[in-house]
Amino acid sequence: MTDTRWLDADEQETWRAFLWTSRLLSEALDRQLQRDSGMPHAYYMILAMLSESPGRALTMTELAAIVHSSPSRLSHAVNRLEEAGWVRRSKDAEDRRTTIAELTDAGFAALEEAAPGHVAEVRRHLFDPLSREQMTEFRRSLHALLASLDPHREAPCAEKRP
Amino acid sequence: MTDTRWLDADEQETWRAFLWTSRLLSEALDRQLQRDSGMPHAYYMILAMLSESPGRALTMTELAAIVHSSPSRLSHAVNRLEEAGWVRRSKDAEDRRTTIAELTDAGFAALEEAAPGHVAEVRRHLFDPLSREQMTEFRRSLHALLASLDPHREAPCAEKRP
DNA sequence: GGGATATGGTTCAGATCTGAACTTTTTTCC
DNA sequence: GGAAAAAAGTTCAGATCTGAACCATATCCC
Repeated sequence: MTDTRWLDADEQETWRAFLWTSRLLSEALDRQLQRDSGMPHAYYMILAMLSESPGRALTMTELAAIVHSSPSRLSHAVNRLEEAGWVRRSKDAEDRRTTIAELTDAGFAALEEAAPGHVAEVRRHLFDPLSREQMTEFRRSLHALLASLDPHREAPCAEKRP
Repeated sequence: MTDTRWLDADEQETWRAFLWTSRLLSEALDRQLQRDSGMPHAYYMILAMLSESPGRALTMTELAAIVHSSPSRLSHAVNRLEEAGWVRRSKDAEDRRTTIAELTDAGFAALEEAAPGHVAEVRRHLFDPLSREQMTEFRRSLHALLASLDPHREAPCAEKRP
C-alpha cells in the first residue's frame, strides 16, 4: 500500500449509490416480512431454500452454503425456526455427525403465506424501476462483481455461459 | 394481492445475484476493516462522514441521516467510538436538546490510517471488475432503484441531472 | 488397530442492531 | 402565559450476529 488511488467523483457516487441501494432494499424487505409474516428476510430465505430442495430437507452445511450463513448463525436461526415449528432437526443415520433440517408442513404453509407479499416487494423495488434491457445489463455487471467477490463460485447464482 | 406475478428465471437470477453481491461486498469490507483497523464498516462511515463535515462535527440527527442509521443504533455506535477516543460528544449551547458529535484528532488519525486499505478493497471489488462504461450504466440503474427505494431523496447520493 | 486430523455442528461470550418507551427541551397555538 | 405537541437523544429489553472454543463422529495413514 504505497500510494493510494482514491475514488474519483463518479466512483464515489457509484459506490454510495450501491451502498444506499443495497441497504434500503434489504431494510424494505426486512420491514415488509417482519410486519406481514413475523420473520426477518434471513429466515425467509432458509424456508425458501428448504422448500426448493428434494424432500424439503438439507443438511446444516448444505443449507449454510445456499443461504450464505456461518454455521453459527444458521444454528441460531434454525433454533428460532424450530421453536416456531417451521423446521425440524434430525440426525442423519449414515453419518451421525450431520444434522438434517427439514421444512415442516407448518413451515411450508408459513412460506406460502409470506411469499406473495415478499415477491411483490422485490418486484416493486427491483424490477418495476428497470427496463428489461437495463435489468439484463445490470445482471451482467453483478456477475462481473461476483467473479471478484466469489472467485470459487460458491454463490448459487452461477453465470450462465452463452 | 389477488394474483401474484412470480419472478421469471431471469428475474430470479438477477435478484439472487444482487443479494449475493451486496452481501459478499459488505462482508469483504467488514472483514478487511475489522482485521486491519479494528472497526466495522458502519463505524468507519461515521468517522468518514464526520471528517468531511465543517468543523469535523455534526449533530446526532444530521449524522444519523447521512450514514442512514436509526437514532438508537447511532447512539450505541457513538458510545463505542467515544470509548475508543475517536469521537467526542458535547451539548449544543443554542438548543440544549441536541448533541454534537465531533471527530477527535485521534479519530481523524485512525481514519487516515484505515482509509487506504478500505479504498483499495472497494476499488478491487467494485471498480476493477467493471469497465468505465459498465460502471456508468450500473450507476444509472442504481439511481433508478433509488428513486423507488428513497422517494424523498434522503440519500446523500443525489442523481446528477444532466 | 489406533492416534492424528478433518468434518459437522453447537455453544459460549460478547458485540451490534431493533423498536419501543422514556427524558428533556423547544415549539406551537390558543 | 401555559398546556399540548414535536423534536432530539438516550435507554431498555430483547433479537440477531460474530468468532472462537468446544464436542462428537468420521476419515486418514501409518
